[in-house]
Amino acid sequence: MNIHPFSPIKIAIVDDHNLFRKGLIKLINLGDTHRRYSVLFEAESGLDLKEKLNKRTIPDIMLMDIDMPDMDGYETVSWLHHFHPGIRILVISMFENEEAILRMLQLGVRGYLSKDIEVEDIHHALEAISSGGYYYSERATEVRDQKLNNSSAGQQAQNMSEREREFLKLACTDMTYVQIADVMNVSVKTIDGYREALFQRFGFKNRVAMAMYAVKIGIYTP
Amino acid sequence: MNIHPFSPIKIAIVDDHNLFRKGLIKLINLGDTHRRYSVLFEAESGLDLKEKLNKRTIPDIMLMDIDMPDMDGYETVSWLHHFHPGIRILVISMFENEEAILRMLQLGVRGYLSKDIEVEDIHHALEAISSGGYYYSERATEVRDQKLNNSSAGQQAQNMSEREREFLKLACTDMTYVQIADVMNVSVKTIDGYREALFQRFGFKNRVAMAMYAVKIGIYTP
DNA sequence: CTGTGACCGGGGAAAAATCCCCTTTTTCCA
DNA sequence: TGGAAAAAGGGGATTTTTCCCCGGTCACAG
Repeated sequence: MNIHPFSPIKIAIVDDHNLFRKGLIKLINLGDTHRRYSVLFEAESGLDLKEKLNKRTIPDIMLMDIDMPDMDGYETVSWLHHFHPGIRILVISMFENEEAILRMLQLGVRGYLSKDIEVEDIHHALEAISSGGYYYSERATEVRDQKLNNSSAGQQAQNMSEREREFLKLACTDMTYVQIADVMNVSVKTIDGYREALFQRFGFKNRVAMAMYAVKIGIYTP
Repeated sequence: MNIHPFSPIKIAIVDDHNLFRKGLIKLINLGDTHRRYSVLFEAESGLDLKEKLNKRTIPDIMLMDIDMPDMDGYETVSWLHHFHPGIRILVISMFENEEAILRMLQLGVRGYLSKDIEVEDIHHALEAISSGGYYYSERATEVRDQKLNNSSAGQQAQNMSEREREFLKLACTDMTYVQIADVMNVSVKTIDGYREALFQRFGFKNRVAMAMYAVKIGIYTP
């Protein structure tokens, strides 16, 4: 059953919280009696990872958080796919919302797990991924399927344009729309257009609700 | 050096994330060669803890998160002080802001650590607390000292009244101030008073900034 | 070529939020 | 128990947000 009886699967962890990293290592080692997995190193952010990848063995699987300082999970995944396409990525995140899950799936990660995982979950995921497969949590599968079902239907796509994302970030600050328009170099009316589009698409009733959503999906960190 | 060579110090953990709990257990066991500590049980929230305390051995030290469903850290600490005054509490939280730290210190917890802890931190804290002392992280010490220095000075107290806290929570939703006034059973003008007071005290420029602060200090979770 | 959809922009009005100055009620402690 | 302070409420003006309806440009498919 074991594919690599003598060479363990090399794992690296990218997460800004020490406690999570240690927890993950513990979960990985628990029940891994055959020493099938070996955690090579840990990094605190995408930037940290970039440095560490240069002077260390390249891992097979990367466990990746989303919300991190310096360089977040999305950026890091994009970068890895470009410069280290061989590394398979398993996302482990607090975020269980559509936006985050879809973005990561679209980036082509091999798995998506919530941070509320049990020992079995992480082992199933690592097994699946190391043997060339995929492993999504229930919630991620649900989001993906729901998306597949009504991609052509009259469902509003959650997809945000780059400009809308930028606006959403700024709408979380104490700037007025006039100031935001100035920063983004568009008319206030265009800003109002972004706002209206997001309100419609997500059903927000006011700016506060919109800002809260931005926080929830990790676009803005207070 | 060891105070209880034969009876280990009994610990319980209250945190809504499995990964954190496992990470904590790992950190506690790492280097604990003399089996000085024994983790009795884990709970996912204050409510869960209340149930589990009834049918289990009472722990000596409780490791406590702040942001949890059902019953958050503040409530849980108050409850514990009332019904189990013998249990010493060590807070381990993501929040490093004044508000959270001060509230917990005022509630009389024995220690405050960030979630970015190393093995030594948790062991030092557990040692200090089990021998009757206190252990605060650098940040918590800093906040406490700063507070002591200018408690009588012209510094605006961060302290929020219960009503203000309630208002702040509701201001994070999509309710208008009229609706909030209705829910809180006061006049809109009173609500405007709460808002103005908070704006002045914390320097907010608009409702979004205020809501973001509420999220940062854990009063509201999006 | 024409239609369709997206993106950008505008006018104008209603609703909500913000600000400033003021009165009444309640609390509480010296 | 008198008086100060805090909490609650108010009038009214300005700014910002929100809404609705409109026109132009540009790319791209039919």
